[in-house]
Formats: sequence, structure tokens, C-alpha cells
Amino acid sequence: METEATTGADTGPNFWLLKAEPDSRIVKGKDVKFSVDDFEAVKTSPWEGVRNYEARNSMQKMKLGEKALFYHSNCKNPGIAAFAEILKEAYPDHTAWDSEHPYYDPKTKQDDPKWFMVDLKFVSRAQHFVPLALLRFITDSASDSPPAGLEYLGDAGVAAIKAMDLTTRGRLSVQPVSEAAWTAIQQLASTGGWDELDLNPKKKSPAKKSADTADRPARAAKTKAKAKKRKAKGSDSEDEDEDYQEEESDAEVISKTTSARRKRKAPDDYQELPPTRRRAKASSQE
DNA sequence: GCCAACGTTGGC
DNA sequence: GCCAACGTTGGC
Repeated sequence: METEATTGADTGPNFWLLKAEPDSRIVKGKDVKFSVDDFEAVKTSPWEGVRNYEARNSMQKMKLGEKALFYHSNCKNPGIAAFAEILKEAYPDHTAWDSEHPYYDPKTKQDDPKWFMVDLKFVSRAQHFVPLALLRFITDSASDSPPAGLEYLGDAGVAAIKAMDLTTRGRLSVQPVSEAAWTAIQQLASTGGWDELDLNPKKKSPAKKSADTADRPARAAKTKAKAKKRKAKGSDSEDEDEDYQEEESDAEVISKTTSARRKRKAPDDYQELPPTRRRAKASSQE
């Protein structure tokens, strides 16, 4: 059974945002770089390596032909670089079983896949790259109306942008986008018009080291408010996720994390963990 | 390179 | 089941 659309639409298509890293970054000896240039060159790409439940759940809701925003993350100038669409609906992410792969997950079994991916088709570049800084500029503005030059967005477009997860949920790499936000982004990408805006106001004064982080508390408050809302209406980060709590016990999921954590803190009365679920799980293997 | 935010872990 | 601790994400 389908859960209803995360975006609130009950019948129409959903819209999505997926993040990729345009800059080289080496993980387990492999470069995980995937820029809009790479995407445009290959035209289609499996979206492998997602290892977050909420992101995965979103991917499992994606339907053939639904539209997505291609986002540049973890780079100098993050933002929306292209438009894409779903070419193939969710199927098991085989890279989880590939020990050579940067996102190898040794705990998942081929007969019980935990991670999924979709195939994405490149549609077009954003004629005007839509920088995160612009979306933040709009989101952080006290006004309900568009800034000068972007009147075409209308108040509705501004409201949609302000409601986007992108600005408040930085770590979510696959997220739903409302249709209104989709439209607003498309308008921005095709029209531009923010060259006159100072998207990076206030460089920190040398005296005040924390000047450029001064707005973070305000941001945090917004983030919290939204998180509360999600909780209230029931986030999908955990539902439909049978293994969510059980998996933790065996913990090699991301080995680096786990091994470090296992080492953490041995209180004086530390005796060697009484095996609990971990043992049960391990012995269930034949 | 720094560090706030946040998802996950795991002791209690 | 709560929540402190931890490591990672990702903007800056």
C-alpha cells in the first residue's frame, strides 16, 4: 500500500530533490564525484549509495516520469544545477553488497535488500544555476513577497521556497519538493534576475569571530519548528522501516563509524558486553 | 578548515 | 524508552 504523497498531493505526481557532489572526494579509494557535467555526459544514472532511511523511503515512492531537481552539494557554490526525471523506479542497490564500493554495507543480504536506488534521467540544465544562497536569502527574509528582480515568483512562490526542506534539513540527500516549490525553482532557473542581490551579506568583522555564524541560532529555531511539525504528522524516516532498530545491534553498517564507537568509553566496571541482540542476530546466521 | 546540525548508537 | 555521546554531513 502506498503511503500518501509526502508533498501533500494525493493524486498528482510528486517532485523530488537529489543531491550529488560535484567535487572530487575520495571514499575508500574511489572518487564519489558526480557533477552536472558528469550527469549530462552520461544522460542516465543509477542513484546508488543512499544509506539513509528517510532518503531511501523517498526513493521508494518515486514513480516513473516524476521530476527531480539535481543539486550540487558539499561544494563551493551549492545549488540546483539541473532537472531530471525518474527513469526507473526503486530497485535494490547492489553496491551495498560490493565490498569495493564506497558505500558497501556488509550487513545487508541479497535476499533481503535494505537499500534501494532509482535510475535518473538527465533532462536539462538550469539555464541559471539556482544557488542555495539565493534560496536562503529568500527564506531568511522577513518579507512574504519576492525580493527586487524576482517579482515573477509571487508570494506563493516565496512561501513555497520558504517551506522547502532544503534550507532546514541540510543532511537529507533525497527529499520531496512541493509542486509549488518545483514551479518556483523552474521559474528561477529559466528567468534569473538576482544578479543585483547581495546573496552573501555581512562578511564577518575580524573582531567578531562568530559574526558569520550569528544567524545560526535563528536558523536552528526554524529547523526545530519544522522538525516538530514532521514529528506531529509522522515523519517517514522510520515507518516502513522494519529493520530500523534491529539493525543497529550489529552495527558494522558503516564500519568506520561503528568501530570507532565500539571503542568509545569503557567505564571502570566495563566487563565485556553481555551479548544481547547482537549475539542473537549473529547466531541466526547459518 | 571549522563547526552547527542531526541521525544513529547504545548505556542506562 | 530516554537521552548523551558520537561521527558525519555539508554550509560557510
